[in-house]
Amino acid sequence: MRQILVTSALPYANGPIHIGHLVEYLQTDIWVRFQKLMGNRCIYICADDTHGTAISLRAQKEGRSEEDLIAEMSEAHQRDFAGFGIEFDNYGSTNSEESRQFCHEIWQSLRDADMVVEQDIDQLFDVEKGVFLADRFVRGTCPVCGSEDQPGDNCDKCNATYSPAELINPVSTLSGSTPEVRSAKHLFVQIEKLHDFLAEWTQSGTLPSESANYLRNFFLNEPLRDWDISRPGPYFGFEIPDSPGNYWYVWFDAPIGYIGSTQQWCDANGEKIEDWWKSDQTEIHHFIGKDIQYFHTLFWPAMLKTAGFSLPTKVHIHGFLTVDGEKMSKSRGTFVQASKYLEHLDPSYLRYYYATRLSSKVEDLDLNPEEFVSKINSDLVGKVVNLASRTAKFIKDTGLSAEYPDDGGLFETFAGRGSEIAEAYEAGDYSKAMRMIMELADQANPYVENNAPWELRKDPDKAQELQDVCTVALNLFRTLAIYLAPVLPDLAEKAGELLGEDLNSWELAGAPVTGRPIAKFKHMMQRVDPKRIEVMIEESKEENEAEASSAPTGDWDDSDEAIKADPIADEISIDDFFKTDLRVARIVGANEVPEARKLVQLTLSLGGDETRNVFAGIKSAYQPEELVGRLVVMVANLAPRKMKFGVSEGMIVASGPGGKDIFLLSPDDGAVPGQRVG
RNA sequence: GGGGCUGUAGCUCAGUGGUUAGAGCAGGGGACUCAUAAUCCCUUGGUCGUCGGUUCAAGUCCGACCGGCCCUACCA
Repeated sequence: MRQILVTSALPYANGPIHIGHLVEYLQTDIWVRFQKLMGNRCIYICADDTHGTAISLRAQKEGRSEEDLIAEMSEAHQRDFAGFGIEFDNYGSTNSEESRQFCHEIWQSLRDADMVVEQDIDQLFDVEKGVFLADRFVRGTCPVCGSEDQPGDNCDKCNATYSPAELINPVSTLSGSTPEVRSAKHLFVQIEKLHDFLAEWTQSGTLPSESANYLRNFFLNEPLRDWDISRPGPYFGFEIPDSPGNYWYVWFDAPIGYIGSTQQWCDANGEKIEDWWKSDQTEIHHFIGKDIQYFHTLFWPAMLKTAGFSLPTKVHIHGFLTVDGEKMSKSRGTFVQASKYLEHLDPSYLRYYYATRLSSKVEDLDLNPEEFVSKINSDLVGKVVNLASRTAKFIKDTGLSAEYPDDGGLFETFAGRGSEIAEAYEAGDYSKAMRMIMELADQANPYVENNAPWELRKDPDKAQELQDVCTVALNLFRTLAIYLAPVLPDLAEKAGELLGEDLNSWELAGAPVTGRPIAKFKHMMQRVDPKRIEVMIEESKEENEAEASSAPTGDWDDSDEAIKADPIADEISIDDFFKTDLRVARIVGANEVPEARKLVQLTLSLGGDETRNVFAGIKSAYQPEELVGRLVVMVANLAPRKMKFGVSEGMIVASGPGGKDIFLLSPDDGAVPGQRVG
């Protein structure tokens, strides 16, 4: 019997669980249920990730304490998880005494190993809010190319990288005020000291090969940078014991939450933490998304190694969820919260659908509504459940035959696939497992068809034959239900009720059951009504719109999101404004720039022979052919800029955050090229 | 620019170098009526992205190119 500790990444206490999160928790839950079904000793550990600036900001905005916020979030998260049948053995919090203790222990080990160094860092400080600003909370003018309103760490326009302190006219996105540069002491962990160890460990089969390659090519080919793991207060988190006023960065204590949460489970179950985190006998499996791989594959093993904890046996890494081939989107309504899903649809559907899409590869997973409906309705209802529903009632009075009848080797075929299916589950190749199970299911209905129990029951002399046929069909169904049990615990339970047993072990699939009563058949799964999906998406959309327009003005209900994200710049004079020569221009030519990801090459006419060559970063939103002929507004006197593909002689004016959401400005009818805008 | 993944039927995908490349769904035709308008049978449909190479044999291995996705950046 293996002893296995399993974790999913800790969900951040900053927001509710949505269907994107569920990919990971369902993937993990299926794996854990599978291990338990195999008879292994397996515990599933998780917790809320509760520290960091974002939590403080939200608590502040809602006018309550951080503790209050995270308590409510934890409850909501656990309710959502439970709704999807995700069963944790312990669900803790990084803001727990247990977690704090392990933070101290691991920290002391890093100190003892002489891996901690101090360095003063110039960081922007929001005087109004009284906090240091993380890169993403600062925007300003790029110090290299002068583009305005750029993120705090790099420029979207010229790709330069810099520190937020180098920005010209920096603005805090929290308060809109101008932050000042302050120097603060930060603590760094020198993981480079474990370079050799990490180079070996990451390539030793613990990670999917794509991730191992990624780390090798991207991080381990050069000295690893020191990891900044402290933040000056105020910060919602744990204060560093030997560095008063400094707090551990949320990514230091988040993974330690795994251990803290395990400690809680140990306390509740009379177990020792050493047997789970410091034992060769225990496997540790982390399930995470590809976005957080380097925390789990570089820093985390470095911490564990230094502090003498077990290293992860395997890190299972999944991709992101897309809906209908596109990123989840609030405005399209595809950003569906777990609780919203549960209002409309059966969690089993999503469990099965994700299972058919998950493999051991790090790849994105698409939720396609039509595919979703068809998989549930034809695979689960049409093939699997149908087996029971079309035969159970014929033998509700007689029960199963006393002896398992000759079925032409069908049951043996079913039982024979068990180990192969189990291997696929073990490897995380759920899509393969589901495929194999459905191949079996495809053989079961023809058996029923060929033996036509509805004909047999018309002839009293064939009562035995009728009972036998149904015995076979129900045993095939039973085996399928066991194979599907990790994915569909609910179905396994209902199948168990029908058959009067607990389908709680994989081994049960190996031998048929006979000579027992059959309960009255009850519906086990409803078909999916596509309309419910539409309604769910529609409601998600509406709720998002309602949320986004929390500060309505007039009758328009426009959201304040945009203005908040990007506050109005410092005041200028009218002369300043007229330095910018805006002109109406007609796009007379538009070409793809195949090598460029964002750019379209435009020829703009200002009337007569006056033309400008402009590269515009609008490829993601506009096709060149749809642009030709239209009028736009351009900055005509911008200094030409040499780009890789040629010289750009101006800019066209557009709004929007980027991607598909770029909106060119057009003059009203009557404007002609060359006219000044002002 | 670099790295990774990927390209097989209308769609979603299988396919350890070895017969004539498969499944599910969708489409077409038929059957059945036990079952949640479920099921069963038959059937249409493919230059396996392109071009080279290795091999007795290539969807599969190698190289180049073309396309898609992801990550990342004057750094391999």
